[in-house]
Amino acid sequence: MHSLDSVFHALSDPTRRAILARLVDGEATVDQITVPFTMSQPSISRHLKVLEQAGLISTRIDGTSRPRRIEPAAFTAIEDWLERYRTVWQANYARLDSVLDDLKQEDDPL
Amino acid sequence: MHSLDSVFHALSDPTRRAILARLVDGEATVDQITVPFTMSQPSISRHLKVLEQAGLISTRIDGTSRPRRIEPAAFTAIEDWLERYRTVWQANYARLDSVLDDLKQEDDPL
DNA sequence: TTGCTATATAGCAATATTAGAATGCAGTGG
DNA sequence: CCACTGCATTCTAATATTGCTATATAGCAA
Repeated sequence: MHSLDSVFHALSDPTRRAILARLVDGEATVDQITVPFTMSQPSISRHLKVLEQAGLISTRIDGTSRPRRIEPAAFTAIEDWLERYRTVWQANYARLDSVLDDLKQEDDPL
Repeated sequence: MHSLDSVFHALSDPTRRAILARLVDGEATVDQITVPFTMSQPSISRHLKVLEQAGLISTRIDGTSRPRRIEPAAFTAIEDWLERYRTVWQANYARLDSVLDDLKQEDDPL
């Protein structure tokens, strides 16, 4: 379904990230989302489609309106991916520590 | 600087994510990175350039070789961005709880 | 039905991305 | 200096993305 490819691609656009930021405050329809943007409604619609296909948002149909909301699962997928790299920068800090230790030994040799 | 635009765009390509996964094991040169891929060295070079411009990796020059390594800062930038949405899905769970509470009250009214 | 509102889709032009092949270039060893 | 190695850059073609305008569709209300 929503691959990391599509998730990251969806997030690479500032308009789409702004849409997500808007949806933090709760559901919103295309028209509501469009207001603050200097962009046409059809363009916002397509951005929403990209976000939805990435699994970052979902649509609820309510009569003629289609409120969008944030879909947490995609975000946790990113977290899971990031998790692998957390060890890397923790290892980096460890390496930094040992470098500092080495410097200390140079400054203050036995 | 490395914008979220460029960071997320860099991550949207599976080859580039695979390169990052490779670099978890430590520094590697273009040739070393190229080996497992069915892709030309120039293509890998350009992927590395994209990763570097996004701030996800950095290059160290050692004679004629240029070992790349993971740069943690860009990853923490993603974490910081994600942070805002953590509240959303925690809030979501909270909302789910209250819905469940409501259902409970319906099932078992005072 | 008629018309209004909310939203999606199609068509088009501009721009960006990506790949391979060919080429350039800098550093190293003889 | 010359050749070789490691890597980057240029060129070109294929494909994708993005924006707009215009148009279609679907629900609702009179």
